[in-house]
Amino acid sequence: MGNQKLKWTAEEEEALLAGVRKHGPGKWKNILRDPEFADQLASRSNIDLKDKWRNLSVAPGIQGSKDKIRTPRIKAAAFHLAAVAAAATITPTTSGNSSPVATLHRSGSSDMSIDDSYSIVVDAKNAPRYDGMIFEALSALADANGTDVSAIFNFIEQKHEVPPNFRRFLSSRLRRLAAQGKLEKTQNFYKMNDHSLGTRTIHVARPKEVNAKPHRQTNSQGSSVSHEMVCEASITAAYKLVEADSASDVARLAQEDVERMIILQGHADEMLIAAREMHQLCCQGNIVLLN
DNA sequence: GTTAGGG
DNA sequence: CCCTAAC
Repeated sequence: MGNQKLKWTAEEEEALLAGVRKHGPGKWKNILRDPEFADQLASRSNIDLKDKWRNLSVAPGIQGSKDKIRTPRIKAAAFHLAAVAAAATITPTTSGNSSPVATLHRSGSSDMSIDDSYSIVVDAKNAPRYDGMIFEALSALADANGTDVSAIFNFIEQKHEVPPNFRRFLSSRLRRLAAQGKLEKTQNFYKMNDHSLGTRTIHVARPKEVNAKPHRQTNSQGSSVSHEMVCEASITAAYKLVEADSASDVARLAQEDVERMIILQGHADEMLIAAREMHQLCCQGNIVLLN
């Protein structure tokens, strides 16, 4: 008779958020069943998770009613990271965005009873996007002797929005591409080779303001609904991160995410496979700008 | 058995 | 949180 009106602890909220990030919103029972979150949410039912998620989703929405979202200044860095990560993604109506967290763990075992495709979708699109910018820069600069990191950085940094420590990421990525033979490196200068263009050109079109009409097809309504939920959840997650009071924590999180991204870039081929799966999933009812 | 939504 | 219609 006592466990009623239990206030949600920070640990529980965190577990819920992580669970949604992994399984997607609406998979309350799966989250609850996942041993990763089972203990934190031991005293919560699937319906409780749903209610809590609904509350979290409404909280940041009490903004100006009709005005745009108040840009939280400092936290713009974190928000920006999320936006960049979301750059090439589904664009349903007006609410297109992505989760700020990247946690790609792809287990080859197919005996997993729970569906992990959600987290794959969130993460897989980072590598191709930056590769595209790199190739774009090299193509535009087109120096026969090659281009050094700084020049590449300057080009991308002006043409696109870049994360705080993009410079560091760029160096790492360039080395990787050179090691894979997708770029040619001499001294500290990089340039494209036949392999860069000939193979699977990972060119990602920028959504910009692609006002993708709902384009709902009668035969694929099930999947489109699912994606709406995904987007809503992502927005909520992004807001929650942005709304966090401690700016330092937010900055640290953003930093960590970038580090994760750098690591993830190493497995370009796996990422490509994941990207293909993402495409398969998303193009059923929504538009995906991925080539 | 689960989930979304209203109470 | 509980209740309930809908899947």
